[in-house]
Amino acid sequence: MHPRSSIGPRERLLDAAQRLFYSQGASVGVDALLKEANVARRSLYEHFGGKDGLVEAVLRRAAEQDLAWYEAALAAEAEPRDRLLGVFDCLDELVADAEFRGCRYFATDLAFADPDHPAHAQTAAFRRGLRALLVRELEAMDHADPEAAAEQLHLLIEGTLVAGATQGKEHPARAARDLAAVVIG
Amino acid sequence: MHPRSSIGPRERLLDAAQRLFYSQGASVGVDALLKEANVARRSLYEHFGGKDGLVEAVLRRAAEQDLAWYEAALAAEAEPRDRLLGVFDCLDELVADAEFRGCRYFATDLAFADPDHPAHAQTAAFRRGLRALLVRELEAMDHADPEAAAEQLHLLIEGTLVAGATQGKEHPARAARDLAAVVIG
DNA sequence: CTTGAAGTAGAACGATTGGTCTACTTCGAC
DNA sequence: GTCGAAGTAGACCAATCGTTCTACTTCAAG
Repeated sequence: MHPRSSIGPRERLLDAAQRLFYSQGASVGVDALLKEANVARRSLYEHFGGKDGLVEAVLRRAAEQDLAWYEAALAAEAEPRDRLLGVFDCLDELVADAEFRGCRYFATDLAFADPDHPAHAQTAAFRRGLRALLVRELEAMDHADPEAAAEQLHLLIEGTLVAGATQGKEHPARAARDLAAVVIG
Repeated sequence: MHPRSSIGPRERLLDAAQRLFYSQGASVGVDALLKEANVARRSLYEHFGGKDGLVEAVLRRAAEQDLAWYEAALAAEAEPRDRLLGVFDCLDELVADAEFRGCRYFATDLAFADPDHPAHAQTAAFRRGLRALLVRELEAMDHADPEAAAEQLHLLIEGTLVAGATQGKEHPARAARDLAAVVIG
C-alpha cells in the first residue's frame, strides 16, 4: 500500500466527484470526473463499479461529513436552547458562501428520476440522521413534543437551504432563526 | 387557422413538456416529448427554436398558472389573516397528491448548471411574483413588516415543498401553517 | 383546381454519454 | 531479480443526445 503518499485514486475520485457533483450536478460526465481527479478510467470502474456506485459512495461519505458539521454547529454553544439556535447561525455563514449551491441531497433526489436508484437510499438515510439529531436535542431540553418540533426545525432548515440557493443575499437563515426560536419555545 | 380542433401541436407540446419535465426532470429527451405530445420533430423547432426555447416557454406558462393557483388559494378565505393561512391548507392537499414531486422552479434551477440559461430568468420571475403576492397580502392586513414577513412565509412555503417531496406522508404543510400563524401575528 | 403554409414521419448528423478493453508502467513482496 | 497487483493512458463501442434535413400529407384561401 501507500501509507505515505496517502491519497490514492479512490480518495482523489471521491473528492473530485463530491466537488463536481455539488457544483455542477450529478449529470457531470465521467470524463470530467476523471480529469478533475487525475485518475485513469479503469480505476473508477474497479473501485466503484460504475458512475452509480461512485454517486452512492460520495453521498455516503458526504452524509457523514454533513452530520458531523451539524454536530459541530450544535457544539459551538453550551445552553441547550442556544445549541439549536446556533445551527441557524452556522447556516447563515454556509449560505452566504459564494460556493453554496443548495442542499446536496435534495439536488440528488431530483437528478435521478428512477425511484429505485441507490442514491435515494443515501439521501433518505441522511435525512433520518439529521432528524434524529434534532429530536435528540429537543428531548435533552425536555421539549413538550420533540417529534413535531423536529419536523418544524427540519422544514426551516430545508427552507433556508432553498432560499439561500436562490436568493442568498437575503440572509434567510436569520428569518428561519426567528421562527426556530418560536419552535423551541 | 384551426379555431375548432383548438389545440394544435404547439399547445400539445407545451402540455406534454410541462407534464414530463415535472415528473421526470428537464433531462427528458426530445424523443420522449415528441412521442408524448404526438407531434412531429419539425414542429418543436419551428415553434420554439429548440429544447431550450421549449423549456423557457413551459416555465413562462407554468408560472402564470401557479401564481393563479396561489391567488385561488388566497381567495378561498375572506378574512385577511385566513387568506394567507389558507394557502397552507391548499399546500397540504397539493403535497399529499401522489403526483407531487416538489417545486418545479427549484428543480429547473438545479437541472441547468449554466447560470446564463434562459430558464433561470423564468424561475426568478416566478419567485418575484410569489413574493409580491405575499407582500401585497401582508400590506393589506397592515402587517408591521411586510417584507420580512413575506420572506419568512416564502421560506415556509419552499420548506413545505421540499419536505413534501421527500417525506410527503408527514403533512409538512400543517407544521408550516403553525409557524405561518406566528409570522402573520 | 391550384397553391402554399403547416403538419407528419422518419432518416441521418455530429457530439457526447457511460462502459469495456488493451497495452504499458510502477512498485512493493517474495 | 522476478512476479503480480494496481495504476495510467487512451482507443473503442453502442446508445443516446439535440438538431437538421428531405419527402409526403393536409387543407383552407385565392
